[in-house]
Amino acid sequence: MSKEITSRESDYSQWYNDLVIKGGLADYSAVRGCMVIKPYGFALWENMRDVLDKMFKDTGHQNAYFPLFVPKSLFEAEEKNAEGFAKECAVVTHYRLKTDPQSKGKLMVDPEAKLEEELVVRPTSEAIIWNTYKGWIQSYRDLPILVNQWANVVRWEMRTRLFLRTAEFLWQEGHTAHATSEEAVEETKKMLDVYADFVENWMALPVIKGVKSENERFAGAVDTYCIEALMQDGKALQAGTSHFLGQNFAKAFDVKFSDRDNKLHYVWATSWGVSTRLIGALVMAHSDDDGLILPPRIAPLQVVIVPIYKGDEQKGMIDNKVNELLPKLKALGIRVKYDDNDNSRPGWKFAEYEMKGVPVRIAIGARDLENNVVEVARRDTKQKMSVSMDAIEFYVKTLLDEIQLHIFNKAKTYRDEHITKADKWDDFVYLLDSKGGFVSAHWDGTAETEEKIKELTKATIRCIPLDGEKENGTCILTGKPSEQRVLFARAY
RNA sequence: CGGGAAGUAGCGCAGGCCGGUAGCGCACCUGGUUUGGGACCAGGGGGUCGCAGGUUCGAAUCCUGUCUUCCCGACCA
Repeated sequence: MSKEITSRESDYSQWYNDLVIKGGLADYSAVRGCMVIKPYGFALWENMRDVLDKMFKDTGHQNAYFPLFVPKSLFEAEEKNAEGFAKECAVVTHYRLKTDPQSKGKLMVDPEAKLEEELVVRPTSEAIIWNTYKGWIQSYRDLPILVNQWANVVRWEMRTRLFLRTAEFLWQEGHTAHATSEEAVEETKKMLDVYADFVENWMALPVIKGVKSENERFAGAVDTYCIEALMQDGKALQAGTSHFLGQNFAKAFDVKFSDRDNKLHYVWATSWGVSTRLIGALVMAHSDDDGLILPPRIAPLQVVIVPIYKGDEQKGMIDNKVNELLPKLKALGIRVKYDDNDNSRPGWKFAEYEMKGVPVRIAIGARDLENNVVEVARRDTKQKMSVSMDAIEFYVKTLLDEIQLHIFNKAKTYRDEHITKADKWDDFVYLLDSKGGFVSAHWDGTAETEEKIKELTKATIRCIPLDGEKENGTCILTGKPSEQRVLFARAY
């Protein structure tokens, strides 16, 4: 019967799990910490991927593919990066199994087949890529290199959550090489803008662009830029990162180029990525207690048509009408499905497609045919409207745009209302405990203070906003002088 | 990795203390009536009780181990 969804109020975590599972996005698997992305969830990822891929290509990037395995000696070359990821690496030590003489029908790792050098399953690909770039780069004429790869990576997390933190996840990682620092920094910021554009305009998630503090910076980066989003429970979520890597990897892998004057220089680097985690952000930011709410621009299915009929005669008449309508909708690029499956009744379908977050539902019954109208229901507001059948396709097209905008504005209003300034420690703590969201406060710029604040409140610096105004003030904890507010929040 | 909870039909659960041939609701199959917010009647099929050992004449039930999931912590995108 009912696939009941836990309400946000009663258990936010369970609500999230229910949406992912019952919305048909993903399943748990037999592998610890790993999930199965189901067709509906993967269709969503494919839509996201296609849009991003085009954006990358429009900004001059090409796709390539590098190995899943990284020899340990390469992995450890850039020390800070290696240290940062060491605790969560899966490692391949053997290359063969054999039948277990002790236990019939079972296999065991063949102790004879130990690898000379262990292979690290990539948690990220800087090492293998910079080892490769060494062979690609000799002259300034070889630069820049603008490469992206779509791949899976593995990070052996202690505690996993569907989409938000799984041991294996899908992402893209861009890795670029440049002749100058300025050019690399420009690339880093450009890709951050691409992410912000994508996440806001396609996923309808408002984000704040910023720079990470030293504590939160990517291991091996000089600067980490990020986009931060806010979830409905008031916790922040890092939606994408873009790193200026300086010459750290070039030095670790000895990648130099000769300039016009035949002088050797180390290459400047960037890397940037977004992952399937964005799907988790999407779910948590927009959805309600009835199920998912997907923004039309990336929803696998934008419109579902449900017939309501008594008897074959009515069904036939509705079929005819729908068969006229479908090509008109498709001609406008609308992803539409006619669900005339007779196994479930209309009410069941209504609930099911609401759970799956389909933006628009059209119901057509005999009464509608008589009046030349259809019932159009929008998922985001749950409003139902009776709309003339004439030019309905343009009405739907416009409505999809309106829904996209409404979802974004709603999330933005919530986000804006949850950025609060705090100038006293007591207010700071109270805001985090009661209201949640981002707390904008002064910070003395030291890692020790950030660490201390994290210990006391569980809040971290999400970012130093790029568009933040300079403003003299005093650190929320230590009272030392500060020139700019930073955003604190509890985070996923 | 520490603390708590759970795993029995596709899904949700009961049974377990007190061992004796496994049950309910939904879903599914057949037929019929239905269809504007999760339909109804009648008949029917489906489970090595997570997995592996052990105790016992006999284990879903008792014991040991192990795997997976959830929640809370520490770690992280």
